[in-house]
Amino acid sequence: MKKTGRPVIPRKTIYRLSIYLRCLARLRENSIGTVSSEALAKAAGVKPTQLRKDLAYFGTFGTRGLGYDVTELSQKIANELGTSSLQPVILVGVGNLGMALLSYRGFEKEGFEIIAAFDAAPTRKRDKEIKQPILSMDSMPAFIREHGVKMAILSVPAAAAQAVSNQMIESGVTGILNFSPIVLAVPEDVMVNNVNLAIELENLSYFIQD
Amino acid sequence: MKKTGRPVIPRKTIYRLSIYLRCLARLRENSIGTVSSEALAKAAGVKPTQLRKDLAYFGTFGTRGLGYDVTELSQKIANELGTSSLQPVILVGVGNLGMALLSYRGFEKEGFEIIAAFDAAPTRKRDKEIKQPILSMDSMPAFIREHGVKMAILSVPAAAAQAVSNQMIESGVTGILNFSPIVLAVPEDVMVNNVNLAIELENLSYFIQD
DNA sequence: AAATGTGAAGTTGTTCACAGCT
DNA sequence: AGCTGTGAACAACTTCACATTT
Repeated sequence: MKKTGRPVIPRKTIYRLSIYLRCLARLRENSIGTVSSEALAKAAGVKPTQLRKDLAYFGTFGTRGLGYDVTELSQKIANELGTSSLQPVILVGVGNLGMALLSYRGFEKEGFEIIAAFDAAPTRKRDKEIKQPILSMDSMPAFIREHGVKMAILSVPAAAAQAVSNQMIESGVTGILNFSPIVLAVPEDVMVNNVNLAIELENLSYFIQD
Repeated sequence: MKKTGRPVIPRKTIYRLSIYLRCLARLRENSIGTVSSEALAKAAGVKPTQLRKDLAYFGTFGTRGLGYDVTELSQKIANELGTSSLQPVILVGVGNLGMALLSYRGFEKEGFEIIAAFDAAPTRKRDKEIKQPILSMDSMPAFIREHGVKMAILSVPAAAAQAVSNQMIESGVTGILNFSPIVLAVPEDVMVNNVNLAIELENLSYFIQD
């Protein structure tokens, strides 16, 4: 599972592999055992050739004339994505969005568990019960180290984002899912995925002009 | 403001324009009047040449030897993105995530207002007070037509997503910000932006393997 | 016959290098 | 002198066409 030595798979391909995995899961639920690249591609919203090229980056799993075994392909993709091993995740910044993400069921379904949350005001009254503990920011570095946390969801206000990010990285985090609307400056061995909801809407508004 | 007749600007450029706009806003807050492509690019996390190429798609705004006027460039970009006119938005699916999005301040700050929410169980007890009305699904089509709504945020469960999407489109929606984890089938004049939080995490977990 | 796997062609997006203003 | 604007080179990604396998 080392990055080193294996062919570099484009980011976009990795992203689509996740989509394929979800489509395959639905096929399995419907007890469908085999699928062609054409059918799977259609479900995933891509062209059949692209699906095949994506898979070709890390192996050949199909049977010519027949298609792909749904279960086998699921496993191969999951294995490639490294999702097979459950990753512990922390969430920092328990505001509106942070609360919602804590109660969002979509993560655990995919093998991620948010094991703890951190906030500058951990005891502040919140509208909702959640199962994860909300801890103080002071305790974050030790927690990250003790639990070997590599991934964090960052949902603090813009003004705090860079400082919190620095602190997390120093303690051992190497992957950040960043919901704050600023571009984080990080060392190059740290990966940041930005999710900016306002930009997504703005983007949409541009393309619907007719 | 017609799409027709103006040079096609790549999606990625449009996305980056939104980022530039936010960086410029911060510069303005700090009373900085002029900025070079190098400085702005750094703030936005891109290369200076890319910034200049992005701007070149719709005009030339800089002064050689000096840089860009912060206020002027902000206006030009905002104008190009069409954000100058406030867009009414509806949200469909008031679960955990939907609730959070309704209370999320980031949208209105950027000129979007969620004017109403719709849910299959509009009167279900919710933990939190929100200012938008939660209406029944039945009333959605008429509401869309009456208010000329073009953009919708879709946060219903996967099983309902396609059906709800069809209904919205039929009533006049042409842009969907889709949080449900399926690929929507839509006519080609309808724009869909997908935000899949589980995929973002999965993607991150892939790239942090070392 | 049906569907995969893949080299080659095509397309799109990024970076370079430098000419041209101020 | 400094910094933008842009054609040309480059790199990345997508699609095509078809040989290959079951």
